[in-house]
Amino acid sequence: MSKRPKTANNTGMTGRKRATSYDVAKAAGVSQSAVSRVFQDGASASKAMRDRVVAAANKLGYRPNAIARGLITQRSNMVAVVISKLTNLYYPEVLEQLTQRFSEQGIRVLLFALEHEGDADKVVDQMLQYRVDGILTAAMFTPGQMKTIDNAHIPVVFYNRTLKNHQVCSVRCDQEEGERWLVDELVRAGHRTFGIIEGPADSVVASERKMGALNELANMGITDITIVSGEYGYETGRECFSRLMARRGSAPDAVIAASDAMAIGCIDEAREGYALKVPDDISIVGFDGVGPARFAAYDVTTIRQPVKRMAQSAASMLIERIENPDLSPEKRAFSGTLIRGSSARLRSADE
Amino acid sequence: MSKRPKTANNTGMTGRKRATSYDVAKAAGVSQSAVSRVFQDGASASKAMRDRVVAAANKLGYRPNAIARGLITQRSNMVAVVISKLTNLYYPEVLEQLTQRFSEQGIRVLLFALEHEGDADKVVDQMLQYRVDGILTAAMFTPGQMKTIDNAHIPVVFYNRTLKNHQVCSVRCDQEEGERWLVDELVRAGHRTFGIIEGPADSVVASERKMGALNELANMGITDITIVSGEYGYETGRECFSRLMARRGSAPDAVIAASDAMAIGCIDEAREGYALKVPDDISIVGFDGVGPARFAAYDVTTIRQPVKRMAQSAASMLIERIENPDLSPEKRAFSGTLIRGSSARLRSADE
DNA sequence: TCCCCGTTTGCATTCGAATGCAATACTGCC
DNA sequence: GGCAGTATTGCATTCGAATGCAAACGGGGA
Repeated sequence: MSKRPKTANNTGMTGRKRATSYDVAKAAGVSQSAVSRVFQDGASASKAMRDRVVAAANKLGYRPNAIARGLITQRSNMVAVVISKLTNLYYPEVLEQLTQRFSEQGIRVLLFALEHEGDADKVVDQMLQYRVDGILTAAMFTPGQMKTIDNAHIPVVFYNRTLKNHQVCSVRCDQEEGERWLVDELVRAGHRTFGIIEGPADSVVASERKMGALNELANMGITDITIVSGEYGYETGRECFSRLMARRGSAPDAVIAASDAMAIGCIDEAREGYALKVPDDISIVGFDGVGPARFAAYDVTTIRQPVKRMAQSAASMLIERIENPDLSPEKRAFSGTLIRGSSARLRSADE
Repeated sequence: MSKRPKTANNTGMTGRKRATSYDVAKAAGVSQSAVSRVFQDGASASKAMRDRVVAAANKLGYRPNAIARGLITQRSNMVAVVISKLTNLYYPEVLEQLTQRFSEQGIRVLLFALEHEGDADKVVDQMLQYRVDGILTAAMFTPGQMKTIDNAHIPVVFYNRTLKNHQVCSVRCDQEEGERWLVDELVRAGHRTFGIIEGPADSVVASERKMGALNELANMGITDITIVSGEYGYETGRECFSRLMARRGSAPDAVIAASDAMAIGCIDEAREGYALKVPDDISIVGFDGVGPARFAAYDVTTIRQPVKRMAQSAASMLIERIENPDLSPEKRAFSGTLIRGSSARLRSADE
């Protein structure tokens, strides 16, 4: 026979331990199940019961224990959000949108920030230990990691990434399309020689962007192309630009940078290091459409990702999968929009 | 007598449910307690036992259930991190540092992003439901909210904020000192008329900065001061600057903006809207020392907060309080460092 | 060989809420 | 008043791991 001694709050005021549903039940003179039901949505409870319980609960400062609830319901109501390099100018907006969407749905966000995209191993372990209901990741997982996650039947949505040889959910901005668009516009406006500032090697997004640009340049018959590579970020942008100049000897007509931050770095280096006028002497374009790209001193021509819609979409895609685990994988691709800043000479939209 | 039927994984391979310590115990032919102990740090277990259990666990893909563990140990190993306005250029760095410190200590971060500093009510409720071990907040709590949290005996550390009439832990950068420093330097360099661009009314930090600047200006006998107020952020910075100009009729010698983003806005507006040369015609200073403040086109003179040390300090302060709840409240204040950018005419450091 | 003491191990209970089932309370209706 | 039918309520069990206690084990010394 299981007895429940339940020392509980002697005084009901200064108790060192937090009130449980049993304490509330005792205080209200009802059963624990009743308390439980009052604090659920669809459960049946008379108004009288509800009032008594709520009154007792308030007096005791009772709050249902989400941990205990999670144990019995097999639902933690938490999702893991994995992000690499938070200081990247782009991610904060994504993260903000995601947490907002999730919390609207009563879902909490367990945040995992990776220093590099590769550090996911320990993180995967943690996510599984905490029995998150789903995973939304803006970092890559290895096939081994995916297998682990699949075995645990946890739905995953990739943000701006996807996994070859593995059917997964993803929401992304079409990077290649965006780069094609930029290239088309640049070529149409007469640019013939190009520099490409490539992003970090471990970033899928970076390589998609590079390939998008290169393919389209090839299509257009452009052959004078110089590629230099670095990390995302302002400082590397500057450094890459000077490497580019060193490599070529003279400035190309246009530079395609892998991110806005790098584009801004290029602009500064072009102006300060090489006395080039942007866009008169050289056009520089970026990607993302982050806030600082709109600073007047740069006004970067770029592809703006529809972050809000993407995040919204990713969140609901994940929530759907949590509610119905048998939904088949789905990939959604969004198109970016071209922002005609003054960092590049383009023909106006209606020409 | 409590029996444990434990249907568990029939096959051990394709089981729909995740393996538990009982499954591992059965597979290894040992007791559940043994499994539990193998997966703990200080617990006693022979090497033979350890090997058998680990082998079985690996075969079954077992991972301890952190939820169940939290229930029995009364420790969730999660802390709540509350941040308002993630898209503020300043917070991502803080958040990154915090998550890093916490995860080094085996603590997970439950993220709560507020749209406005006032939205904390629901958030407090959630934090308590999830039984977080501690709270680190970069948003204000009302006295009522603090009372709720105190009753639950959850340690709280405020980041760049503090609560009057309430002894709390906090880590902050001395905003007033920083502003005094800026003012001193500006006055010493001959600036006599000032504009102050104030931050949002609901931000404690903003008002500390304003008061710091005003007090020191008064000390120095400066009386020609115009104050305009807005939100943090680039766009408001621009807009505030033109309001400032409209209000005064002519440009002040110097503008003190409540944040770097606003300072950058002011610089752009001064240049574009009023053809002013920065810093020749007007000096503009900011606060924070965020990344974009170092972009060459702005090179903002500002106070850089030692974010890394502050975050580190805040995290360990919270961890200490979690481990020893009886530690008395403590406030730590860090000094910022002056960054002599080219957005303001200052006398050089050694003059 | 026997005994003592320190390790390992297992047993049984515990954490706090949810829930299937059975018991009870209400409702309306004849 | 009596009865069927529904809405509430309570009982007992469950989720998965941790842990105090006692039993079993192992090694060393006499």
